[in-house]
Amino acid sequence: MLDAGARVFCGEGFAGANIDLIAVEAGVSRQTIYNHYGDKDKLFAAVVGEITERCTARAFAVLGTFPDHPADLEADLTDFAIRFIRNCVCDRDGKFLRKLIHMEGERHPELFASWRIGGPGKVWSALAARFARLAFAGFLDIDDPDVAARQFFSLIFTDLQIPSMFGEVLSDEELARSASIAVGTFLRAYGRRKAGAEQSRETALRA
Amino acid sequence: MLDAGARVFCGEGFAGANIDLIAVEAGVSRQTIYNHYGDKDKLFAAVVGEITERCTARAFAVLGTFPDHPADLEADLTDFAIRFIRNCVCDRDGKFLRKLIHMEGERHPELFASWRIGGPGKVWSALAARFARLAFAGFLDIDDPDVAARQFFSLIFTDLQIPSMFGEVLSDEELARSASIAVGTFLRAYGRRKAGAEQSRETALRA
DNA sequence: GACGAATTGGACAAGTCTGTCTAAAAAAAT
DNA sequence: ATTTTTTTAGACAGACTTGTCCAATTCGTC
Repeated sequence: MLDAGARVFCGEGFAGANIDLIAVEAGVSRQTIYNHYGDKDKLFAAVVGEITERCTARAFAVLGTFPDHPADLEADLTDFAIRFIRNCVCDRDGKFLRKLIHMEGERHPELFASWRIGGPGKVWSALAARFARLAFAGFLDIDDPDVAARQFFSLIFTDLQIPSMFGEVLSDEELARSASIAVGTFLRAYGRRKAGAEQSRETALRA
Repeated sequence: MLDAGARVFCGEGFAGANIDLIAVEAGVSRQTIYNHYGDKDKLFAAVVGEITERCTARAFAVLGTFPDHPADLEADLTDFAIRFIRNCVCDRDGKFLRKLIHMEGERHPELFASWRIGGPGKVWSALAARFARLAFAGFLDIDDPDVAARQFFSLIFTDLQIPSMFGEVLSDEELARSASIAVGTFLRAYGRRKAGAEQSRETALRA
């Protein structure tokens, strides 16, 4: 029911969404929707709330797989990036949420306020904590972990943003290549570079 | 007229946009709109075309101010980033276009096809050429200029994406700080690192 | 001033959508 | 098996939009 709402709202926008269509897609009668949610606005709010919740839950689940003790830093970070993109950013909920925010974020910012503080706010700060730990353990050289976390996310999303806007499906290969390039650059910026010997080893490995 | 269309389409989405409202905002009668553009779809196409054209034109204008012979690489790149963001990404047209693509890109991809090849396609490849020149001149250490160009854009947009989605206006200070952080990371990844002496000079400057 | 073209305001039909109402049917609970 | 709750199908009023038509008016130009 909320699922059908998400599909239709996302496809047609709030104004263009047709409650009859949502009812059909959900396999219930229109009246049932009105019984449950009252009116279109409340249904929309419920849809946004549901997706927000699922999205942040999933993001934290994936955060739990962060490589705190990496064997191969670059490979492990790349795998993590792929998991994150697949499950939180380019999955259906992630696309829905991004699109809904773009469409209605300016008109109904209050609907997305909880996403803003509970989503990016908390996820990035949690990711920053993981990066800080890696830096402390000597795997990375980071000044500001919060900045690094935001940039990590931005880099791994670089080449997927435009295809995602047009609803194109991304193959595993594209995704892996994109993640690998992004992590490569991330490590060029934040890879350990302190001691001379250590650095040359790093550089050799990277090349 | 197209301007009023842009405002309304962008605010309400294609389905929610009201032609009467566009007419009022444009200061003409509804009939005049129908005389000029035929119907709602054609008006929308005209609006998208207009904005696309203005956007890419501006992007190339700003590209002309790229620091080919930088006195202070970091400062010059930061200024360039600020110009680019201000005039091409966070200006009214840029925001409109991004929003329209998110809202209607999946339903009417053909409308944005010319943007896709003429906009990001050409702009990034032109930006890549500039970076390649900087690398050739010894200012940067870049493997793939196209990747560097895309990542440069991605980095300078990192902290502005979310505020921009909610229609928030960005102060010059926020913008400058964001650009400075982004260029700092970009140079950590792509700054010259070949010769030992040269590199230490770079590192000293950067610190 | 006069003439042709463009613009205007308003009326209009046809269609869509929301939200309500009702009586019948189905499901759940006792 | 009976009662209570929920769901369903359909009709319906009210509102809103699009796109068309038309007579009156304004504008630009000669």
